[in-house]
Amino acid sequence: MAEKTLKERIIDTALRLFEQYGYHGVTVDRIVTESNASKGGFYHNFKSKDELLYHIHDVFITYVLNKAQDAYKNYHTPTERLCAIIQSFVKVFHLYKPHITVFYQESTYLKPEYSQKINEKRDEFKQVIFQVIREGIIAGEFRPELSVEITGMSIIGMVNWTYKWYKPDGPMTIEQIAAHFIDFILHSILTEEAKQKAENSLFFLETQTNVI
Amino acid sequence: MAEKTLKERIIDTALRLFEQYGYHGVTVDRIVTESNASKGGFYHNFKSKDELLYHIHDVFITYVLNKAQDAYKNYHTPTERLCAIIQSFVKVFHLYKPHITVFYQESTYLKPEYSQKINEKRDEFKQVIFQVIREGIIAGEFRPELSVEITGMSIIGMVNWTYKWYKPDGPMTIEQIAAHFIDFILHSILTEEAKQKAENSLFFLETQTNVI
DNA sequence: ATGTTAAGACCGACTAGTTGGTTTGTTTTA
DNA sequence: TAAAACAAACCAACTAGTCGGTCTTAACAT
Repeated sequence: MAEKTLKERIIDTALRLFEQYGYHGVTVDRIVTESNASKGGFYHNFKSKDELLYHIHDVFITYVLNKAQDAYKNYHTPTERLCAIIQSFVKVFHLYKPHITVFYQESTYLKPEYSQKINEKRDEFKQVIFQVIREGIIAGEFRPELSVEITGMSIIGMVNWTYKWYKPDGPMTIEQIAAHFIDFILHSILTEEAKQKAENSLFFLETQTNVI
Repeated sequence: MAEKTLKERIIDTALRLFEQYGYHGVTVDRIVTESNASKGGFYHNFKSKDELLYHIHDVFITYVLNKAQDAYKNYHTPTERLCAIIQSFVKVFHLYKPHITVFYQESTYLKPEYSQKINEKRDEFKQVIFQVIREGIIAGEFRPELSVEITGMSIIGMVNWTYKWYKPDGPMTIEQIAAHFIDFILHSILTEEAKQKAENSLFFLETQTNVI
């Protein structure tokens, strides 16, 4: 049961190599060699090198989207929802760093058929965040003068960029980083009124690290 | 004088193609064809395809670094300096969008000799931002509980991500986007005291669009 | 139990096409 | 006229993908 299938070995190896050298910096031959597989084994499991790239993209975006949707369902005010989404989003970087690196570096090279599927899920994810911000403004928790799109993209950008500098064994835990982001974002978007309330109720950020 | 040199034509064409198809999605032959040049002309101007990639990287990072250093010199309080740096940084996206896209998508593929040079300037740029934040905290303008590094990377990430969604002919001007970012960031990092002061003095953000 | 057969998993030498870079020759400029 | 700038045919290396074949497993008949 500890035995990994050939397919899993190939994916793990490919992730490691793609993260370091980029999709085009790694040949199928090298993936095959380093995963103790063979050309035949590779093409038995994947239609093409492109399909492997797609698979990596899909695993990641599917996971993130599900987490965001779960967070939306499990909480019931915009502020809590936003915090939960960000927290789960940031935490993904711990488990899926190679996936994410590949996702943001190599998506240019997805074949149209594949990139369309990926983009649909990616847009869905964006919409969840936009929706929460929109609802937060309507509910009076978030500042009304905010632009939903730019605010959303600011948050997404801030968090996504983490993949460029986060080191899993660095000085800060992923939870600490998430807490910083949330602090940063809440200071920006909450109304003065909501900030007062939040000071009393958002202690859950400190204690509840397992949001999902 | 309106005549472009062959070298310029090659760079322009390469930028356009790299932005759309990625470095590995574009062959030297295609660059040569679409810029009305020839293989000979290309290799007369560039040692290799890699050197062209390096050149594109260098033009961008050098420009951004200079702008940041200018902004630092021309202003004298941390808050003003930070605003000026962000404003000039964001504006770069208007002129240099293809450079930036290439910069962040393809830097993996720079040969070690080249990537070292680029990284030096990139680090220098980061240090300017970190320095301003550090000084802002010491001066009492920025909240003392902020982590310099995470705050810095949050800002850099938020701004950099713009290259993924900014459309030069979209509904928002680059100045509006810059103003949003500055608003977002100042709300996060200023102390309550500094916010009071800022409300009176930071009107310069609205009027003074040519910071540099 | 034992032999038979079928199917899926896997192997690795080979190929056809592509691509960065070179070489050789020509034009333009100073 | 010499040197710089450019053109075009050419080449060597590399790489994604193929294809005939082997090994393992399991169902099934005897």
